[in-house]
Amino acid sequence: MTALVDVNNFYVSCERVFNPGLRGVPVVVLSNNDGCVVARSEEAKALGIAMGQPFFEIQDKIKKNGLQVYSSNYALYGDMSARVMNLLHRFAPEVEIYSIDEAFLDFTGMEHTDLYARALEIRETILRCVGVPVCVGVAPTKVLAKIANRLAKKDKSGNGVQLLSGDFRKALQATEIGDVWGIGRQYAVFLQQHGVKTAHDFTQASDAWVRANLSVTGLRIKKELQGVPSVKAETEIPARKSIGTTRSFRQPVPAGPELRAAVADFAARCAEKLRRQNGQASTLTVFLQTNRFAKEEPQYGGAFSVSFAAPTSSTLPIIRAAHYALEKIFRSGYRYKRAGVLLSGITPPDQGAQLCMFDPVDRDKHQQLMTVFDSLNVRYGRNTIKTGAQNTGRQTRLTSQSKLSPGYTTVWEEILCV
DNA sequence: TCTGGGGTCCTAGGACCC
DNA sequence: TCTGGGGTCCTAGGACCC
Repeated sequence: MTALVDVNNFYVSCERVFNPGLRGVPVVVLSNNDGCVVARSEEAKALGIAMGQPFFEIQDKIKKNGLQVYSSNYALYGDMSARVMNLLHRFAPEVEIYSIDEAFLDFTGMEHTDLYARALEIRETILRCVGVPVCVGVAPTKVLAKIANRLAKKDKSGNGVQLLSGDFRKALQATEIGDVWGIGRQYAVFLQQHGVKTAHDFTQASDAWVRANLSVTGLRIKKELQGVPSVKAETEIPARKSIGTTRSFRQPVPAGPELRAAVADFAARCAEKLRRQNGQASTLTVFLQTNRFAKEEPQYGGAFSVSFAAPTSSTLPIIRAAHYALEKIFRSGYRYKRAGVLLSGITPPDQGAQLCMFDPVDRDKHQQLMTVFDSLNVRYGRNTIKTGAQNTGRQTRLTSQSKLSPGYTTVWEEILCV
């Protein structure tokens, strides 16, 4: 048996821990740049606010309905997530951290009568120790545990725990096909057109038909719905195969120098992430995009990739390559709204990188320098030291986060005073 | 006026090898 | 008129997740 633990309205719940005045009122948390709604309290959902809805569309609800709005505070959410995940290790030998707010727990071999009690205990412990509410779904497979969790969340009068075992046909019949984990919008439309409306209907389709139309991924989902585990557990956090840093700008950026500095910032951030997993990248890609919503403006999008002579994780050649790529795609006369840097072809830490006889980079020197960079930035805070190509901090910020809550658990100066 | 960011996996097709 | 069989690697595009 597998348990899926998922925090309710995670980002909103994190804000509520340190600001009890937010309880019982509609609250939303916005995406980067204060663009879209990415988390909603139950009260906000009741106001008809949709997931992913642009913020400007719901601004009237601030005055009219007392809607509370927050910029996303990833330092806070990341730290709260770590607290939840730490606690979960008390309850199972294997914990698969699936996302910032959910984890699968291996309940194999547990007595059937204990499953429910254990799930309840998880919920109570996390509420007491971290302060956020979770729901727990327990079932024979991961896809079924997802369904169980969803049922637990939907049952407002319940205790946040749902167990699926024995005959769970009813649960499958009550689950729309689009609500099944792994069935997205495109597949949902396709399946409905073919008469597959519920999770139960999907289990009645033939293997060959599912395989032909939804590939092996779809077939695995079908098996899982039938109670046969087919999606393997990933208890080790796998090294990233690609690393990206991309941003939308508050105001479209027309000029070269601002873009160069922004792209240098993105590249430096990517290099930091890369070094944190002890990887080396062999390819770098830069892309630029105008505002796709401004239909009346001239549109342009460009991308260019650079291969390194030898894989590297040094910020300096990575920024240099990013600037080279930027020059290849930059066209004047456009207002750019979005840009990003991606690293790929990543060599895992246990695998030595293929070197190059004519590598212009002195690898040892760079490695020492980057070690100093990283340790200073860990000790004194991000961007304590950076390259001259990056934004100095005196420039106006290119993105906005106007409603950011304090770093309650991660910044000394911002710890809550009572 | 204002519309996010960061990932993964699978498949088909093309290019290549012997 | 008729042109094999068995592979690998890479990439683009499409689907999905939170």
